[in-house]
Order: sequence, then structure tokens, then C-alpha cells
Amino acid sequence: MTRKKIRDIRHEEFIVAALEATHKRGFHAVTMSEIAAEIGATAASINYYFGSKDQLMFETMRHLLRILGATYKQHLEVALNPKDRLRAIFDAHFDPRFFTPQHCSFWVQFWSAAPYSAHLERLHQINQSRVKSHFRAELASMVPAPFRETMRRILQSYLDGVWLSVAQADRDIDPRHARQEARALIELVLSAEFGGSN
Amino acid sequence: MTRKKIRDIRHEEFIVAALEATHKRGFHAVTMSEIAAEIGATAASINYYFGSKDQLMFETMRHLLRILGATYKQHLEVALNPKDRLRAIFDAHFDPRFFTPQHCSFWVQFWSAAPYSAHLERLHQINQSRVKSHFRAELASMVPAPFRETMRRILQSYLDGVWLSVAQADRDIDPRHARQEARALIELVLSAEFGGSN
DNA sequence: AATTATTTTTTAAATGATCATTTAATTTTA
DNA sequence: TAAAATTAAATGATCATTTAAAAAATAATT
Repeated sequence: MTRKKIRDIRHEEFIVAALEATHKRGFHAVTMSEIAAEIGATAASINYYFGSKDQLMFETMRHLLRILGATYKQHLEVALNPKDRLRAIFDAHFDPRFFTPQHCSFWVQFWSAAPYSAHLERLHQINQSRVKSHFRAELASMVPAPFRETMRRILQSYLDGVWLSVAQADRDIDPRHARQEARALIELVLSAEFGGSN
Repeated sequence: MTRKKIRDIRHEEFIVAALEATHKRGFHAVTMSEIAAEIGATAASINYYFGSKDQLMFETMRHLLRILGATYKQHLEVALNPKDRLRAIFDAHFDPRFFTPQHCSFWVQFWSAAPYSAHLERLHQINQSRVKSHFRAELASMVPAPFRETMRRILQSYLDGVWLSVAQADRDIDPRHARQEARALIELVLSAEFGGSN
């Protein structure tokens, strides 16, 4: 019981350290020692708990996905209709607990590594599918089928694009504003006429 | 004259090699030897021409930015009005000569490296500003001021998001379709009512 | 409680591999 | 013949990872 706990605590501490250190130096450039130093530990202990640097990235990403999932769930609970649930997706991604420079930086590092690692790619795939189906589920009742996938891709690409921009800019971010602009985009998508003009 | 030419030819060959090799293995993982092998050369000659691996990334990115700039210029020439010119931005980014898995992969590698290198960050900054001002120039006559920046960010984030998704997916891409969806987004943005409902 | 044994955790130091980069010499081009 | 281009081999640094030993925490035994 207590044994399990210590291991879990340490696990999380190192993940937070990885997020912080990666944000500062980039995942490739940062050394195991630097990551460990974040919490006054030593490189060897990271390997003791995670096995390797790659596994550390993997576990850190799983951690982020768990947070995102939980945050989404919270926002979903107070959503009453499809539009609210659509908003909930964005609200989760732009929740101040989740939408931080550290997280966005790590996500970009992950994106650059994922295509070259089967494990990471799988993780990316899983998340991508999940978000995709959430979008589809809500858009189904609000956007006619022929436009639905286009609208979904627009929304989903936008999400990624915003995170990307946060990872680039070093200025501090404004989650409230991000949510606001996301709502503007939602309004836009839902107000579309879907007529067939040019 | 001829001397200059050989150097330029070699320069470009290595850049193409860097794009291809990076697409296959990621910029960090790929070795100088692997890049050189792409054109039957040797690692040392990359340093002879570029000085270092970092410089190679820098020059490769400059190369991409030059292509993008030239492509944009071409599309701009046949654009007759603000809306066409807005489309021209997307048409350039999604031009089949430019919108390739190799280029998108490299761009993502660049994004992950830029925040940790003054030189790369500057390059990113320059491109970002340029695209930004292009968007602003066209939106100025089509979207009321209070919504303009939001719309611009939506469009620009979307651009990045699409490139990102191409770098992840290994399936082959469809530039025509990308342009088509971009136009849908443009229509959306321009058809907005900008009233103030909720 | 005190002591001893056992397991878990931590680390300093060693290992080993990998590479970017240099160098010094060779080949090619002009 | 001189300059430019190329390379094989050497260099040197950097790190992730292992190892072997110490420290700390836990459990067992008296």
C-alpha cells in the first residue's frame, strides 16, 4: 500500500520535472540529469522508475492525456446540449489547468517525435481518434452530413494550431481569451448556411 | 561564375537530401552521414558547405520560406480582389509543389526546435509576421475591425494545424482537397454576421 | 522495543555507443 | 599549377544507461 504510493508519487514528480525541463530546453536537448535535477534527484533514478528516456516521454504524454480526458469529462458534465458539448471540447483543451506553456511545449515535442516511434504514434492515434469521435458525435446533430467532416477538420486543426502557437510564443497566455475565440469559431461553424454558393 | 554555380547546386542538393532524410527519421535522429548518403556524398562535405548540422536546418528552412514566398507571389498575381488574395494565401500553402509530406515533416521538426534556438526563432518570427500581415491586409476590407484579429488567428491556426496533421499521418495527401476545405473556411469567415448574438 | 533481516530506493562512478565536427591528405576542376 | 571539393580517419564530447554499492525504509523476530 505505502510502497505503491511512494512509487506513484515519485512517478508523478518525475513527470512534472520532465514537463518543466522539456519546456526549458526541448526534450531532445535536455539531459536526464537536468530533468532529475528539477526535483533534486539523479539521472539513474529516472531509469529506475521509467526504464529509459523514451519511456519517460511516453509516460509523460499518457499523463497529459489522462488530465485532458478528466478535464473534458468535467466540462461535459455541465453541458446540456450538443452546442454546449462542442464547447466543452474546447473548454477542456483551453482549461487553465491544462492549457499551459509547459504542456503546449511538451505536446509539440511529442508531435515531432511521434512519427518516428511506434509507441508514441499509437498514443497520438488514440487521442486523435477520441477527439475526432467527440467532435463527430456533437456535429452530427448540428451540421449536415456533407459538410460535417470538413467542419470537424477545421475545428480540430484549429485546436492543434493554437497549441502550436503557444509553444512558439514565450509571452504568457490567456486561456479565457482562447476559449472566447474558440466560441467565435463554433458560432461561425454552426451559423454556416451550407447552401452551395461560391 | 562556374565556381559559384557548383556551390549553389551542391547547396540545394544537400537541402533536398536534408528534407528527405528528415522526413524518414526526424531531424534529431538522422545523422549527418545519412543525410549525405541521400545524394551519395559524405558527412564531412555537409560541414564543408554548411558548417554544422544546425546551420543545415537553418538553411533548409530558409529554402522552404523562399519557395513559399515565391509560390504565394505567383498565386497573388492572378488574384483580382481581396477574397481572391485571401484564397491565394491558402493556395500557396497548399500548392502541390509545396504542400508535401516531406515539407510538412520538416516544418514540424523546425517548430519543435525553434523555441530553443535564437536563429531559428528569428526565422519563425519573420515568417509568422509576414503571413500575419498578408492576412490582415486582406481581412481589413472584409471583416469589421473588432473581429478581424480573431478571424485572422482562426485562419492562421488552421493553416498550421493542417500542416501538423500531414506530418503525423503517413497516408498520402490531397492538395486539391486541402484547398477546397480552406475555401470553405474562408466562406465561413466572410459570411459571418458579426452581430453580437450568443 | 530493540535488533536483525529484507526490500526498496538512491547514487556515484563506470561503460559504451553514438555522432558531429576536424584534420590532413587526396582527387577533381579550372 | 592553384583552388575547390571530397573523403577516410581521427578527435572529442556528450549522454543514456548499467553496475555495484550504500542508504533508507519496512518487515520480521526476539
